[in-house]
Amino acid sequence: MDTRKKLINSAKRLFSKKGYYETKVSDIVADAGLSQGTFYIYFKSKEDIFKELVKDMSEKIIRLLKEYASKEDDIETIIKNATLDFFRIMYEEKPIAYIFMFQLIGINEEFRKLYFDKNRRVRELLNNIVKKGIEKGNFSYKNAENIVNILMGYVRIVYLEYLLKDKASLDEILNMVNEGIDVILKGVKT
Amino acid sequence: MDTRKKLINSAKRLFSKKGYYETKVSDIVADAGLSQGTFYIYFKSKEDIFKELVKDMSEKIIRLLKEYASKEDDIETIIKNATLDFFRIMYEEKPIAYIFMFQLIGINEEFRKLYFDKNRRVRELLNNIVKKGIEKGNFSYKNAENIVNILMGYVRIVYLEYLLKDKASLDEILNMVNEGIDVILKGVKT
Amino acid sequence: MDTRKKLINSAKRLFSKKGYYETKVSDIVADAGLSQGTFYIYFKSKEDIFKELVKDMSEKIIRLLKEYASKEDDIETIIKNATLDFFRIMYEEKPIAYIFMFQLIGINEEFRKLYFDKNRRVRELLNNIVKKGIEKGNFSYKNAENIVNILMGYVRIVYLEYLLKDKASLDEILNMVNEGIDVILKGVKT
Amino acid sequence: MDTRKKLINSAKRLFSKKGYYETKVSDIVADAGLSQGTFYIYFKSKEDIFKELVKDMSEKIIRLLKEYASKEDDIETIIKNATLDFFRIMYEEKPIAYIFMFQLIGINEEFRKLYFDKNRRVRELLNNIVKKGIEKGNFSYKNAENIVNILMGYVRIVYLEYLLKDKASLDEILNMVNEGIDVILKGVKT
DNA sequence: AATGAATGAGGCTTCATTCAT
DNA sequence: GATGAATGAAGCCTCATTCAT
Repeated sequence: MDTRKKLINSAKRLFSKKGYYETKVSDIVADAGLSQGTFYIYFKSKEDIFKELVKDMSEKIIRLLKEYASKEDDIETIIKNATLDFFRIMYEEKPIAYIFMFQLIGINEEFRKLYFDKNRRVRELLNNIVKKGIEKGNFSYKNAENIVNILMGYVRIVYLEYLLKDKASLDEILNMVNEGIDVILKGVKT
Repeated sequence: MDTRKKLINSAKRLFSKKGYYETKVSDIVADAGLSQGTFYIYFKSKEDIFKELVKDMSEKIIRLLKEYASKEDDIETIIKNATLDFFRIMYEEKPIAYIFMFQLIGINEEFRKLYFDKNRRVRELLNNIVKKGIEKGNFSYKNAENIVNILMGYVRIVYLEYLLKDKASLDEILNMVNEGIDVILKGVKT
Repeated sequence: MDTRKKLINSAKRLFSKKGYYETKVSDIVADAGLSQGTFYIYFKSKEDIFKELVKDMSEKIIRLLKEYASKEDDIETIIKNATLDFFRIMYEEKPIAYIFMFQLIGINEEFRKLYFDKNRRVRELLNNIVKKGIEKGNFSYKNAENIVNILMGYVRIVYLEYLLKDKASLDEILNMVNEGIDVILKGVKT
Repeated sequence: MDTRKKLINSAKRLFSKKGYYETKVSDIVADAGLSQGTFYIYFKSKEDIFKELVKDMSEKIIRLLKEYASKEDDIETIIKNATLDFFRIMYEEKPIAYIFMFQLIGINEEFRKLYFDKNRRVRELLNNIVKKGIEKGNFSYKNAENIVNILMGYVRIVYLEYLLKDKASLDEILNMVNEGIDVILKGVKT
C-alpha cells in the first residue's frame, strides 16, 4: 500500500478513536510505521489530512444521495433504500462517518462551519427527494424540511447508539431502521 | 456575582463557542476578569470545570424528564409537553446544551464515555414514558427503544439546525416541533 | 535585575556572537537562567526580541545625531565630535551595534528592509549637518550625499576592523578616527 | 549549461536575495530545475556551496588587486582605476558581492572568521599600494592602514546604497565614485 | 548521473498548572 | 482569597541529508 494511503488509514482510525486534538501527528506516523517528516511530504498539516477525510466522506454521501435522487422509483422506496444503503456505507466507513457526523461539529469554530457547509448539500438533496413525494401527493404532511429533520435525526442517532457501539449486527440494525423509516413514513402519509 | 459563578459563566460561553481544546484557561479567566491563579482556587483543572458544566446540564434534563415521567396525563400529551419544555430549557441554556449534545461526544475517549453515561439516564426515562404508552395500548408500534430513537434524534437535529443557529424564534421552533412530534406519534399509533 | 532585562541582555550577547539563526531561544533562556516558557511571557517571538534590540539601537543613534544636528558650533567640530561620541556609544553597546550594522542587512529580505528603513533616518540627519557646512561655504566639494558616504563608510569599517575585534583601546581608536575625519574633511574643503 | 553551474547560479541568486538561512537546499534545486538528491552529487553540503561562492568572489577581487599592485603607473591613477574596475566587477557579480561583503560577516561565528580571513588579503594588497604612494612622497598623511579604511569603507557603502539598490546606473555610480576618490586622495595629499 | 521518497533531529511555541507574595 | 510570574512538558513542523532505484 502506498505511503499516503497508510497515513490516511491511520489518521482515520485514530481521529475517530481519540478525537482531533488527542490524536497527535506522532500517533499517526507511529501507527503507519513512518517517520514524522514523511507526514509532511503528503499533507501540509494535521488540519489538512483531517479535512481530506471529511471531504472524502461528504463526497461519498452526496454521491449516494444524488444517485437515489435521480431514480424514478416510488418515493417511499427511494427513501428507504437510500437510508439502508447509507447505513451500509456508514458501516464500512465507521470511523470516518463518526468523525464527520459527531466530531466535526464540536471541534472548533472553523470546523463547525465546515460541517454545516458539507451538511447543507446533504439536506438539500434529501429535501428534493421528499418534495417529490409531497408533489406526487404521497405525503399528507407537507413540510419537507421538517420531514428531513425527522429522517436525518433518526439516522444520526441510530448510527451513534448502535452502529458505532457495535451494539448490534449490521442486519439487526438494518431491520430496526427499516421499521423506523416505516413508522416515520406512516406518520407523514396519514 | 461571586467568583466561581463568573468562571462558570465564562467557561460556558467560551467552551460552547470555541470548543474544549480551543478554549484556554487563560481565555476563561480573561473573560471573567480574573487572574490565572484564581481559576485553580475554584477548580482542580480545566477538565474539572468542563465536567461540572456537563453535570449541571444533564441534571437539569433528567430532572425535567423525571417530573414528566411521574405525571399521570395522557402519554402523548406528556411526550409533547416534555419535548416543548425541553426546547425551552435548551433555549435558555443554549451554550451548555450545545456542549452537552454536540461537543462532548467528539472530544476524546473519556468524554465520549461520559456522554454515553449521562445519556443513558435520559434514554431510560424517555423509554419508560414510551413504554407506558405501549402498555396502555396507545401505540401500535411496540419497539419503545426505536421510538425513543426517532424522538431523540429529531430533538437533537432541531436543536442543531434551528436553535443553535438562531435560524428561527423560539415560538417558530416550538410550532415546528409540535408538528414534528405529531407526525412521529401518528406514525407510532397507526 | 528584572526578567525582561535579563532576556534582553542575553539576547544581545548571543545574537551578536552567534548571529540570528544560530542563536536559539533555548540559548537565550539558558543564558538568562530562565525556562523556555518565560521567554514568551515577555516577547511574542524570537523575531520580536531581535527587532526590539534593533529599535533600541537605532533610536540611540538617531537621538545622538539629532542632538548634534541642533548644535550651533562650527560644522567641522560638530562632525568630529558627533563621530567620536558615536564611537563611544558603539563601544558601550558593542554587541548591539554589531547586530545593527552588520547582521541585520544580511539575515533575510525583511530584515534588510528594516535596516534600510532605520538607516535612512541616520543618513538624513548626517546629510543635513553636511549641507549646513556646504551652505556656510566651508566645503568646496558640494555633493553632501557623497560626503556622507565617505564619512559613514569610514565609521562602519573602523567599527568592524577595530572596535569589534578589540584590536585597539577606545582611546587609540578615537585618535585614529580623529585623524581619519581630519583627512576626509581636508579633502572636502580643498 | 552543466548541472553544477546551474546549481551555482541558482545558489548565487537565492543566497543573495534571501540570505543563507532562508535559502533552503530545496529552493536551490527547484530554481535549478533539479531534484534534491542531485545537489549532493555536486556539493557536500549547503555550507559547501556557499563557501565556494565566497571563494570565487574573493579570488576575483584578489586577482584584480594583484594586477593593479604590479602596475607601474602613478599611484593615484592605480587607486582610482582599481576602484572603478572593482565596481565594474561588483556590478557584474552583484549577488555574490553582496553575499561576500554583507552577509558573510553576520551569519555565524565560523563565517565571520572566514570573512576576516578573506578580507585580510584584500586589505594587505591595498595597503601595499597605498604604502608605495607614501614612500614616493605623494601622500602627506602617512598612516596607510587608515587610508585603506577610508577607501574600503567608501567602496563598501557605495556598493550597498547605490549598486545593490539599483539606485543609479553604473556610469552614474562610477562618476560619483570618481569624485569620491578624488576627495579622499586630496585629503590624503594635503 | 539523476531522482525523490524517507528520515529524524531539533527548533519554536503553547498552555495547563504551581507557588511565593 | 487573589495575583501573575514562572515553569516545563510536549506538540507541530522544517529541512539538511541519505539512499535505493
